[in-house]
Amino acid sequence: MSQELAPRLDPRAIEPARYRAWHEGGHFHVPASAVLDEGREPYVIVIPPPNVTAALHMGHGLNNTVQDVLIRWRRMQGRAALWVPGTDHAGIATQNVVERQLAEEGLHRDDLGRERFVERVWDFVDETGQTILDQLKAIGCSCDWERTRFTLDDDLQRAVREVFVSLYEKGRIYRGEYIINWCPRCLTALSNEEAEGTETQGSLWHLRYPLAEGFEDAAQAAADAGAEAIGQLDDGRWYLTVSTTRPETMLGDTGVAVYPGDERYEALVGAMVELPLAGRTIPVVADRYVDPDFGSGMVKVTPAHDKNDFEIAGRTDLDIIDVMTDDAHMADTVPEPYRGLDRLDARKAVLKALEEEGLMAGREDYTRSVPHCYRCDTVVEPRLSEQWFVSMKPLAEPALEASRDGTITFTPPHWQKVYEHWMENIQDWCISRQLWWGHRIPVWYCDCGEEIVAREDPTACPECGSTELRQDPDVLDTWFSSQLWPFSVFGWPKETDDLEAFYPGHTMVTAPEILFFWVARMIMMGYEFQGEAPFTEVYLHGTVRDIKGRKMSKSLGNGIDPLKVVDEFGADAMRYTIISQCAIGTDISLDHENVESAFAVGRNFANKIWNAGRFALMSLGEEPVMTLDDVAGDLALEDRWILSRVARATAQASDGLERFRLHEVAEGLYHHFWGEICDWYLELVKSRLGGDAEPASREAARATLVVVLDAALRLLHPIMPFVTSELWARLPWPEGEERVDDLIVAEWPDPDDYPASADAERRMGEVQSLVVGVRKLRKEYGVGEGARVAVYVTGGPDGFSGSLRAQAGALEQLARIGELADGPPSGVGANAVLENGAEVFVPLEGVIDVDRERERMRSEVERLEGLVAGVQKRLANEQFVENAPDEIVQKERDKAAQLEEQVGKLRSKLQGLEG
RNA sequence: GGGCGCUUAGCUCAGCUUGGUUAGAGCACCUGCCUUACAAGCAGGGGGUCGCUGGUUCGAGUCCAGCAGCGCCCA
Repeated sequence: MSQELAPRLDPRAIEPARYRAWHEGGHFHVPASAVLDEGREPYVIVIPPPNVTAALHMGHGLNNTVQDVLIRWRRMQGRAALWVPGTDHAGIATQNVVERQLAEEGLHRDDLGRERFVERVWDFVDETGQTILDQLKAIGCSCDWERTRFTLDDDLQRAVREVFVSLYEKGRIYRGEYIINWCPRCLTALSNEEAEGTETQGSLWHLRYPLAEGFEDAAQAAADAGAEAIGQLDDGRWYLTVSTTRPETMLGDTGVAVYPGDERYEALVGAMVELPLAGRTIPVVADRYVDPDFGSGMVKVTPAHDKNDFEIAGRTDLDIIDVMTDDAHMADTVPEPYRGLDRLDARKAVLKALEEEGLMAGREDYTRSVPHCYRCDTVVEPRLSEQWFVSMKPLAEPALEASRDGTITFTPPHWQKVYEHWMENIQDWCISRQLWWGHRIPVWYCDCGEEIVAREDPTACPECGSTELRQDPDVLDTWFSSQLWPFSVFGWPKETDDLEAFYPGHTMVTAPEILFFWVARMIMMGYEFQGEAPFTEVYLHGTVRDIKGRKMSKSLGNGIDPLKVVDEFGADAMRYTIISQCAIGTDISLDHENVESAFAVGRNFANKIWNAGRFALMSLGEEPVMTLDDVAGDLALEDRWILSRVARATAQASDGLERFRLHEVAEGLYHHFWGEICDWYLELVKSRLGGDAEPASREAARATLVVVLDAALRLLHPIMPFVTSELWARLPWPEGEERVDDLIVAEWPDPDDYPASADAERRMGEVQSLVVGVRKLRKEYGVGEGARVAVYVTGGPDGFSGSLRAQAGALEQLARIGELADGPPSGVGANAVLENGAEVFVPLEGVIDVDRERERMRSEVERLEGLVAGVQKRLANEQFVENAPDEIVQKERDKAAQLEEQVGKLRSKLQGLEG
């Protein structure tokens, strides 16, 4: 069993084999029968499906490590823990990738035609679509690979079809012509969420629109009423001033609007304006959208190119003139000189022409939010277009209520407000995309005007019988299928066992960026089609950033490849490093320029675990070990102490996991393993594990060590699955004690299984402070590490010197204390007083510098006196004694007594030295 | 313009929900050690007026208000 282990952990030598063993052992797979027949309580996570074209980056590393930690923990708790993996077809992103490939061959998708293009994408996906999932295996993800899904699988297509038709039948999907966000590069509509605003420095231009002949009286009246946006040109014509950030759109203006009842402009409502450059006249209208206090209180209206203007036009009957092509060039609806110009060139041309005509009133700097395509970053064009929409308000109601009544909780909690605010102001969702890759919209049109929305592809028009049906050419927004993921992965709309067993799920682990895109919509769909939320806990983790706080990204070149990290330092090292930074609401920052230092914590810890395990396994040897019950009578102080610490570590880990405080779990276990097990317990039991140790003591130590190591490896397994499993597999086990075949399914520890002992913790604490105190004194006087010293201990609580004596071996081991003597010391030496009042003296004749010792003790006295003064001040305050809770006051009194005793003894020692 | 969050050691961050230990961790730094598990280690050490100003309280890193700086979301 305990063949020689390498003195250094070599992750490459253990991780792949371990993963294969788990997989082949069937530990990742959970059948529905586990829940339906065996009655095990399910715990379900569905993966945020990565894009099928994606390669694993650090963001995935974080997201999936968190999920794996939670799944492994719940699996150990005995839950039917299911983690469903899969990928998303990612409409625009994937289509873009394949289009780029085609471009390298000098081809455009139109050259292939729709059918061949889609085939080509499928070829690509078939070839590379599994890549990212395979990469997840390298970081240890324990997904149920038998359930891998793809959002374009037949079953999932059926789910999309069912949802579309069903929502259509309920009147929640409709088609109409509205202003939508249009990406002129991707040539498709986008949802509001997909058009990301970026603060941009721009200009606000003020333009003069001459009034048509015959409205001079109205102009005069307005001017008399105090309208500042009105004046006269050199030729005597009156003009109105309007402001815009996008002058090129003026060619599509069909009106000028003022606030209804705005006294300044009342006379002008109904007047006609000569639209410059365009050779059209347009009316002045009144509409409540206009803010009379903003700017001049008068706005130009371009209904085909602005959402608000479109709504004004609807209310005031203005014409709608589309002046741009789908690729954001000026259309044939504008005068000849501007036709075909790109929108930015058109802007320059328009400004120049207005300048020349004396119609430019000025320009000022203006910062505004410009929407960009979230996939290609092109500036999005608001555009009038006929698209399919989902009416969201009714769907949002239960999803909003679920947050308000606590059915769904958010971690960190402040996202709850963000979510509710979005839900309260929800807008209809444009779901059609002018792409070829995706779920085709299940609507067919007949020449007779009939619109057929059907679950099965129709062969003939139900109205006129025609077989000449045209299916809508568009596909659905990718998120339309992703939003069904929590139930579509289980076969819905079929009523499957999986669905019954695993819906609803439990925890959604993702990034805040897709709270609206995805999380909110999943919740709405869960209520609409299942009657309940798809999960109850939403855990939103941070973003992975580089050392400068910038988000890691391909374009910045500041990313870290998780697979390289795994290759160099191991998956355990990467996982621990990530999780140890995973405090609630905090981003993860990693130094991309010094990857070794970035992952040093994890690598060092994994290696420490390995070496402690290696040492323990070698020391334990091959002989049978006893149970803790067998050796109960022989347990030493350090045994009882470490068992008590195990109980505490176990309780803390469980509590932290329950509350998603992964960073606390990681750090707590680190401290338990390294600071308690390695630094103290292993050092203390070394001598007892040797062949010449007293047998009963040796067996007690061996039994305890096995229990302690077993617990630690179990607790650490969710975070660092590989090194823990490797060691656990080699751990000797008491005969007859049940043992599962792999740590991955070992039971999660229960604190009640380990005897807590306040007495052992207190007494061990005293031993530790003696050891640390003596080490400090030795260090202070440069007593070599190998040299033994005698230590005199006086005073302290009852039994203190007794328990020290029982630890003689340990004291020798830990602080090279060769001789432990009672009673008053004699001669020259170093002095200290422990917190428990015990006086410590280390005779250091010949080594010690008496002046230095005095100085050292004086500063220690000073430090303690400062503390005493603080406590005394508090106790002298009557208000404090009166108002503070008794236990707090008592605590302060105890503290004062303890500090005073300490400082008193130290001071008298000091006097002795000085006298 | 509206909303949210952050500011604690050289760096990255815990601690604040529920006010009361001598404010912690990792990394980095300094000193001494290749001590038979581990130099990816061991032992010891330095380093913080908890952004600023007020308030509440017997007591504030923690609660409240204002200010400053930084960041995010929405329009």
